[in-house]
Amino acid sequence: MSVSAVSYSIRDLSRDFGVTTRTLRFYEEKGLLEPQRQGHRRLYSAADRVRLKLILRGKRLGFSLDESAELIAMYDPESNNAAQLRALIDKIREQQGRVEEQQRQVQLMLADLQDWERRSIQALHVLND
Amino acid sequence: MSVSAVSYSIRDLSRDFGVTTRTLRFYEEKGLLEPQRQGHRRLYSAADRVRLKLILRGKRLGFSLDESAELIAMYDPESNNAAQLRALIDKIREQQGRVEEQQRQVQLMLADLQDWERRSIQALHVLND
DNA sequence: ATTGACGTTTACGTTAACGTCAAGTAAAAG
DNA sequence: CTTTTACTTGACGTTAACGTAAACGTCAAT
Repeated sequence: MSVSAVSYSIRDLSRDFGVTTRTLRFYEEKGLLEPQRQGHRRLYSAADRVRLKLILRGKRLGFSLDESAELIAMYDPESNNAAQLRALIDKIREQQGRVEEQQRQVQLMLADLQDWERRSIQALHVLND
Repeated sequence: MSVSAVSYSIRDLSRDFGVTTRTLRFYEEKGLLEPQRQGHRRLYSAADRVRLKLILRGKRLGFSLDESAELIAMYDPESNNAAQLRALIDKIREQQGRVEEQQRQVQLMLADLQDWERRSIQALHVLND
């Protein structure tokens, strides 16, 4: 069984995911990634790519890096831990709540403004009569 | 005609809006508020309260302070400027788009996880058979 | 042997949105 | 007149998420 051992340079990851190398090293500092080394160079595995994908997904969800780190820890596909999975789902649900609240606020604001606009136009008509 | 001239101390505002006095002074530094002075003390007017309300609303919508400043400038109820109002509405619509995108991402993630959970439970059942 | 491409570490810089003192002023209360 | 209370202006500190630059290592190609 030959382990195919695909690995990627820091520049590969940088290119493939649209992040700077600085960012990758920074994520490593924060413990979000820990690629192997070949000499002093970083070698990223497929698993590392998955982790990076999760980090970036976390960001898109509006989580901080620290939060993402937490989430990824729970996501661990090895330990088939049901409780952990529920906890993870709960975290995301909380975030969902926050995002929904923002959306409500935005819609309220929009409604207000459009109402205002409508009235402004009315006012103009009155002036033109 | 006696102008009622209601005014509030920095602590009043702080209390009424649940922000620190430091925050109020900071907003002033950034040009978001400019209360009058009575000697060296700040005196906030009703108009200032409105501005503060708008700033905080902006934050709830997910805008930065600089963005809020922009928005408030457009909001100016004096100049009954239709174009400006449209511009403001557009800005909010953009934000709406961003928030909606986040919501999509969150829902995708939730769907994924719940699917995963469902399959995990299935797997457990298989083990128990 | 030198150049160039790619990578490394170390470390200071940056923006946002305040927090946290320190030191001083002004006016009211005792 | 002294203390208290409320407020003022600096000014440095903090967190997040990197940017930016300096100085150095390595390996292949010329």
